[in-house]
Amino acid sequence: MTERFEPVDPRVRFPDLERRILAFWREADVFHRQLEERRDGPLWVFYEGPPTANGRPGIHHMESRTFKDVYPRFRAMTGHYVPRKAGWDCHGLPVELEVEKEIGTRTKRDIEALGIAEFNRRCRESVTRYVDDWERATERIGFWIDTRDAYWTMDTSYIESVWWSLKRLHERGLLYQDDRVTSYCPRCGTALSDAETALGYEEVEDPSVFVRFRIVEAEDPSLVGAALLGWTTTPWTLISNTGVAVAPDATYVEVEHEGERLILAAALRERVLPGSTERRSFAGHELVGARYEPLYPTVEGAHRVVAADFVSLEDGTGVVHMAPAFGAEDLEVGRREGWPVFKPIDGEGRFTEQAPAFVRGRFFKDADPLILEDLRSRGLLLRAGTIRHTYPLCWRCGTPLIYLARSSWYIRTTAVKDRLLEVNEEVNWYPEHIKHGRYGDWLRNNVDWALSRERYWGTPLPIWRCPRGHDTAIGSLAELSERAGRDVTGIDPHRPAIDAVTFPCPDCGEEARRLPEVIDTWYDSGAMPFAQWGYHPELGRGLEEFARHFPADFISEAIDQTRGWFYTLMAEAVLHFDSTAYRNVVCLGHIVDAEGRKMSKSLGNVIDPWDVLERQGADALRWYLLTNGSPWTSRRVSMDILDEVVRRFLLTLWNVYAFFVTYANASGFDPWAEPEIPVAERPPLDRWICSQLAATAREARERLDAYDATGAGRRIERFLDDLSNWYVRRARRRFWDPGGEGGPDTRAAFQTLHTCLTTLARLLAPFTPFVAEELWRNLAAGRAGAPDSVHLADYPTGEELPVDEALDRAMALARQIVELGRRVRTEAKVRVRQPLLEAVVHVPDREGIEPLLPLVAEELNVKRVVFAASAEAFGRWRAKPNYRVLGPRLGPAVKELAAALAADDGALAGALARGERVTVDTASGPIELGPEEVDLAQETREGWGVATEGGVTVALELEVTPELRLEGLARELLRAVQDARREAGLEVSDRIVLGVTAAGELADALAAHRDAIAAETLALEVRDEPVPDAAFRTIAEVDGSSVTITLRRAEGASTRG
RNA sequence: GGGCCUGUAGCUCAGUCGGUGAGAGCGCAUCCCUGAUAAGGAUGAGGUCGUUGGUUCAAGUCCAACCAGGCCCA
Repeated sequence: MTERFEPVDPRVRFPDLERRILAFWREADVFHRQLEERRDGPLWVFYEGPPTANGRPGIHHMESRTFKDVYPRFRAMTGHYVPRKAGWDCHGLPVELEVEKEIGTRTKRDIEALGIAEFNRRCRESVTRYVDDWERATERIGFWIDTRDAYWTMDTSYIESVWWSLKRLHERGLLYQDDRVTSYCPRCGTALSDAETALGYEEVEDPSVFVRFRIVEAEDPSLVGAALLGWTTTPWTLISNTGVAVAPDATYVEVEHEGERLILAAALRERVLPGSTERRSFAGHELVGARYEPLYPTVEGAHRVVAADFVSLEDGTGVVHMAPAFGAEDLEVGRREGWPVFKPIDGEGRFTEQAPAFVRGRFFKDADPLILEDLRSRGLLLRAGTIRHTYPLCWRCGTPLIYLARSSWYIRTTAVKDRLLEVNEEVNWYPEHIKHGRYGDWLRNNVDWALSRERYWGTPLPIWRCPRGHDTAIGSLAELSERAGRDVTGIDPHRPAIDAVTFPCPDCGEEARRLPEVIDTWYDSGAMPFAQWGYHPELGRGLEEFARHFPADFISEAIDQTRGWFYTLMAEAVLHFDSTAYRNVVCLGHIVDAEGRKMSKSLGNVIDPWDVLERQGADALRWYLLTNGSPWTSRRVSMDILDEVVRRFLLTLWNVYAFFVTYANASGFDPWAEPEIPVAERPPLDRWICSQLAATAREARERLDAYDATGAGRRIERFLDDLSNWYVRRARRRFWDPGGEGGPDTRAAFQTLHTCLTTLARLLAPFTPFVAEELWRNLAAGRAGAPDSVHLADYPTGEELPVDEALDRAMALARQIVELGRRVRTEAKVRVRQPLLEAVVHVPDREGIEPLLPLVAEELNVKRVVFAASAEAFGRWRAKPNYRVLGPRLGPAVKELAAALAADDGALAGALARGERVTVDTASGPIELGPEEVDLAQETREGWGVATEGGVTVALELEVTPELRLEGLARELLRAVQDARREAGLEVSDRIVLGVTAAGELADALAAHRDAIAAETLALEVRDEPVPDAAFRTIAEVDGSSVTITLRRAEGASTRG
């Protein structure tokens, strides 16, 4: 007899298994064959959000890579063509910082001293190095993506694509230069991105300063001589005070305070000036236009009161000091009012020559005390204290950031804001609340995109400017060559090479040089839908590829990408193509440690994905991430929890698989050589598990279609539990066919379990691609036309097998009966090995249950299961209102009915249980009830061989007759012998010669059941005395007596021959 | 300070349309079963369903406020 299946090691090591599967995928080129085979299927487009190739991948990257893998795999198995082009985000400040750390530079001057060429060479090298790490981790986690065909945002064709798009924006007036306020680190000499600024918020102590703005001219002359009370936490900006703002609709008061007249918001008077006397009040807009005495004569400007809607009445005085160079809102108001932007601070945070002499050369923060002293001496300072609040510090060096106006390039995204909102409506967000919540809010508050960065390693801003200020946007190296009059198509488009290319300005003929800025790296990644193909209409490149693959059907990233990639992708798609870039987006939560804390290097709680991959394996990690908790909430990951996944899920699966292979080989089962028994002709247990399998497949498909891998996975897990703990448990004996005669019952069992396992392999393939492949390779691949990889197979539809809901219900009831019966045995302390005569059951509905009674009898080890003639025998009935039905009908009276039924002596409930209608007297009158309007349950006394739950009651006949007693003892003996066989290290199919030396009742039991014991233990003979030349001998404790068991393997008598 | 998410057993998490004894797994205790055995099963202990108020005949579930944690933004 041949072994049809590779023997399975029950002591599997999943990481080893996964490495074998990886080798197979590589050698057999399975991924590319999957692409090839599905090429004619409907196209399903996935976009890879390029990871920043900066730093090694962490466990959170494994999460997004898992989700990016599961849906494309599923789609490929449902017949779609799912190209998966990898990508790498190569540019940006993170890369620069990594390199700066390496070579020890701290400032831009250091970098320029080193040379931009050398610096960028190192950046490029760093990217290349990390991409290697990423590729290894990507393969190991089983993320199928085409890294051979990856796009790199630093490639010339990619950059040219980006240039094309920026040139178009420039032509359309959507790319412009402007002064804006940004956060800036005076120590590092660079502006910071919003994301970087957000990293550095800390609670700090700052000055809290109240100053007087003395009114010198106003429409209402009575205001002259009073002072507006202003408040600030940044005294150094007072040097640049250009105006003050008030809330036009708020109420302001003039108060008498220590002999002077001060004006502030009414709502803040008590807090700021407790005990002051209110002289009069007016609306904020009545103050507008009033002119005050400038704090410092160095500032030119109106020094007038203006109205602004951002003025807060939460803190301060309601009179806001404004310095357009140092605040976004200040600048905005200043523009409107035509104020100058007075910026007496240099790039290193020091006051310049423009500032008053007493602060010149001072670091801005250090000037605070001097300024306060100056104002005090001139009687302009009312009060100076401190306040604790959050303020951004540079996340690199801890220096307080300055908000200051700088010249930057912007994309006018506000021009397409309405389209963005419209397009967002076409996108399915998972979870749904992001669409109108976090993301929708972001779009509604859209501001123009600050595009330029005064840095080195990035896509150069393709704008050339001549001394007369004429700007020319360039869309490609070819175009640049034409302008420059020499071929530069072969140069590196990065700095500094690109900076060296100049050309005569097309407007005036003077020399145009490239502006020094590079662009925000987020623009690079948002450009991937077109730039990954090198899309360039002017060069006629990538047109067809782009058109085919736009927009994407599916993308997935962590939630922090709402303002990142999710936005840049959509913004660029709308700007350039008036379309969304994606139709479905799955937003993932973050990974935290076992204590719920964020993983960070400083806390030392970072889990290295390689530790997990080496210990529990990729399948365990994937399964955990896909099925545990909700993908969009933050989730805890720890080694312990992954160990549990291995035990609970993977090992359960493996046990069922190993069980099947062991017995299939032992009995020579060959699913391809024998006719299939129609499911309808198989035993009910088989029909039931097939029905469960079909229902599972249908639900899994439905859920995966709806991007709910978690729901799908949980359904599959429940099926596995049913398969392992009910189907295999109950059908186990049917697989015991050492002779290989293969009766229909045995063959049905093998066929059923084989179908379950091969279907399960396909159901699991997108989730746990490795172990699914292992099962498939051994159980199906290459037979009967099955593909050699599960990933080339079709995803089950659930239509192949019948769903039998009546049988499902009946089986659920049977399992409930078993559970109740086991409870009775436990309470009565009668072990399951002791056979009992009879179980008496009462169920509300007998339909379909009869054929399952043999299963129940076997599991409960009773001779027969019978239905009770009358349920009253077990105890009295209790009825409770069915609130769902009666609540709406009766309203408040339902409570009185409940009380009346609770007081029932069983007569009413008993009548209802017999299906009769009754009339119940309640405090508010008689109520007529039908049986369908109540929930019935029985009340039974515990400890009397009866258990009940819902309407189901099970009683066991607990009397043990002498005959049953012997049978029970025989089973004890049997178990002892089986233990001995195992201890002796025999194969399941080895035949033996057995000796059992027992006395008293045990000897009687042996005598009465000798044949059965012999058959079960594969004993050719069973002796009453020790076997001569016994290979194994043990003394077992059976029912309180000692039994000597001896055995040896019968020569040449293995059933497998 | 603003927006969003989360809060259910010691731990990790389910809980559908509001329907009334609140569930699973792990851990713990007791017991059982056993040729799937480095598995499996049963029973038990363990819950102010974050807090308070409201809507309702009925709230873990809906509404409001608050508290705690997280994320994003300032």
